[in-house]
Amino acid sequence: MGKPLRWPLGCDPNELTGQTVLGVRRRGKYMLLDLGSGGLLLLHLGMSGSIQFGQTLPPPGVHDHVDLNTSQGTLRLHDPRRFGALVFAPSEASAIAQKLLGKLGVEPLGADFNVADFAQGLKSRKAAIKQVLLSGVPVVGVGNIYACEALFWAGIHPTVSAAGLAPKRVAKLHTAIRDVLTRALGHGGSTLRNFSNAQGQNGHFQLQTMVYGRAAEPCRNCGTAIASIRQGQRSTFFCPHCQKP
DNA sequence: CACGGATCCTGATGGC
DNA sequence: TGCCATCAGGATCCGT
Repeated sequence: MGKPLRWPLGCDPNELTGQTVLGVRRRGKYMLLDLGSGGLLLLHLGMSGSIQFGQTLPPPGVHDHVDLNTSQGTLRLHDPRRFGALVFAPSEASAIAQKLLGKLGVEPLGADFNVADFAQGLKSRKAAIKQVLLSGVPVVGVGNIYACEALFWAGIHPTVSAAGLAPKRVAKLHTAIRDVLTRALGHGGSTLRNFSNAQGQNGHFQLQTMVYGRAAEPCRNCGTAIASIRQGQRSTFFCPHCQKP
């Protein structure tokens, strides 16, 4: 099928034949399929990827790159931009698995994401808090939309240094990250254009963002025009009045 | 170790 | 209508 993704699979596809998928986990934005051999498949959707699962799927299109056929149905990986990846790792301890997963921060909705460790993790980061949130360390899972939204709810200006945040503000940000992600999950996730879940349904969190994608529109809290800047080649949206340096 | 910039790729969009 | 520039949900790599 389609063109290669971000990285090669890392094994002969025939080696996957007959393997059992014991279960599916997630780490950061990687999906992990545990195989009976002890190996695992790491699946990442990048920016434009999506998966589809079904008994009978339509013939693959140009951007359908992988069909993983199982006794339960076919898992299809669709990714126009090909920033995504499907990588085989012989074990979780293998070099490739460690390279991709080894340095990831804690899960934002897990018990390990506590204020004390979060504050400690930010202390060594002089960079802008927005960029630190995107970096996957000390916490994973916070993408561009949620970084912008969480900073709004915490009242924190995106350009301030992570290391310089007062403890009280770190605590507020910690709460905001969990709240924003929890709410977004409740709404089925975000979408700009063509995000969809494995059943083809769209998320609709974008319809209620406070700042993301709202440049020049009035802040839903104070009416001030939402500002848009670029940080590390990414767009940042914030309210100049509600978010303090 | 940490930072900032470049980079991978295609599609949608808007200006001329 | 066509052409071109810009921008997009991510994260790695490399030079400093």
